[in-house]
Amino acid sequence: MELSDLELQRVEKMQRLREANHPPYPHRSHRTHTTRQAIEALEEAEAKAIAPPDVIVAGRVVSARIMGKLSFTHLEDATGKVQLFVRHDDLGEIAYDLFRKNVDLGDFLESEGTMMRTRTGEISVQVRAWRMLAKSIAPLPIPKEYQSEEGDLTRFSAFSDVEERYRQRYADLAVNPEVREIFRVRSRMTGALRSWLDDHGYLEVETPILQPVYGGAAARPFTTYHNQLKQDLYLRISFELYLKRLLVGMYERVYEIGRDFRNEGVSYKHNPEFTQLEFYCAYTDLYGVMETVEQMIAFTANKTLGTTSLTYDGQRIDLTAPWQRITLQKAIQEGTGIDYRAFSDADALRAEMRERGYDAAGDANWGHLIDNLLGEVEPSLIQPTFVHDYPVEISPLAKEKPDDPTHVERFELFIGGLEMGNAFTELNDPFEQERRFLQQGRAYAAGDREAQPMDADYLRAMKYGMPPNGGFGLGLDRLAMLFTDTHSIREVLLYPHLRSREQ
RNA sequence: GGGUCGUUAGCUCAGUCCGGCAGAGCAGGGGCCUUUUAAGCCCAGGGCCGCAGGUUCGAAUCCUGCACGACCCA
Repeated sequence: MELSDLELQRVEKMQRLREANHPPYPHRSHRTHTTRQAIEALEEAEAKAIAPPDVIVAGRVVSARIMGKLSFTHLEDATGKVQLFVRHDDLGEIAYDLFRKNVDLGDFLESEGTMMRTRTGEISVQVRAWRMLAKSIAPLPIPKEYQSEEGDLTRFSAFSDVEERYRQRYADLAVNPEVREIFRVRSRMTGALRSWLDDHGYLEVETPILQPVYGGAAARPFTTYHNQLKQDLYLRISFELYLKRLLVGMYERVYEIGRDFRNEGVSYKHNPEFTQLEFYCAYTDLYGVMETVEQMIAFTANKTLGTTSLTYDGQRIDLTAPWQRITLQKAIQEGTGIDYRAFSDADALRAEMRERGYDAAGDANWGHLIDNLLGEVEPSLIQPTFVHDYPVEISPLAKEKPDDPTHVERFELFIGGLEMGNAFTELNDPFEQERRFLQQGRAYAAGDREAQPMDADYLRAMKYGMPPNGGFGLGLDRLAMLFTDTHSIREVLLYPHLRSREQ
């Protein structure tokens, strides 16, 4: 192990501790109270006017004010912090000096003592004995903090280098409590979604991640290979086709929360692997799904944040149902002035877009151009909005509108200027589904690398009969961004993908 | 893929325009310090200036390439 000068100094301290019969990495802690419990125990004793409690607290040293015969440090654990009041006269010469000279910021310690208040009133542990629990060798970038009279917390030189925070997420979490909070919110959010679905008759299932045929979304997959079976496999780009097969199998409501993998660019809203929630519900349609989604997300916001009203990027967002509904045609027309329906082939639409000053790649097909136009509108869709009625060409798994076979019953959900989800009245006519796959095959042959391959087994399932149903997919990373008011998907991924860096 | 910006001590950053001994605060080390809380005071340390080339008497600084990242665009 290569050690820096600062690390070597800590190794020396570790050795001094070992020699003084203070093992630097003992097997067990004897904690009796979390820091919060210790503080509450003193408050309770004071209220009852009884003797202050004895405690053993354990945690990480996050501040130290070391003096000649009396020192103060703060110990942090998952519940908060408590100050240690470490006095020469309470510990004796040897233990006090050992503490003073060999304890560093970042060390895990436990301290045994009696709860007290200092002269300034801060609840503290008056330490009688202390033990190292784990010596910290690498110096953690623990910032100094200053709390004003009003309680505002100022942190100085906090660990903030974005790249290093992601590459060393453990250090980021260790020193930035607000980062820890992001993932607590995310966990509550996922739990709330799951509990809502469980309470509404949905069965949680798990479907293959390694798939011989990928599908269910417009995206390029990652490919891999099974050595023994000598078989190419794809990492899934969606759960859709496997979940809908389960409706053939007589489950009426199913959902899955898991990872999708898409071989595309990374951006503030794209990571190569990301977490998706998909559910499918028999005997409902797109409009039923809209109501379900409104309820589910409002419930989740309440459960996670205690409110359906939140701030994202400085804007108030109200998740109370019902949400706005607007057709794709109208949304694009209002946002860009272009009625895409008036331009029925790629060349005509491209010409109109360029006429109005929008970029339109020469090799983009009609569907991609419409995606580009929607991309222009997306940032303005702040309040929750269902954009519905999509062209059939870009929706090969959705059922056409009864009065307009050029369009399908599909919505995309936008909140806070981010695309959150995608839903259809699911296509369940195997003959029509086959035609759509064939059309996708022609698109692929014409150069659309995101077109979906034929899935013969899926068609076979559908031939047995699939009940009419509505389905929905929700990007949980983006919902977590919304709930935590963060503006990069990497802030809500514990380990976002970063390019490798040679050592 | 393109553009702009960034990479200097463990952390946060000056210094780069206009080339001339590598800087600060915090952290760390030694000393003083029995109610501190960005503790204080004194002293002495700490660098592959992202990497590789080039220009120059001389490069953290100018030029080229590369790596990684951020933001914007596709």
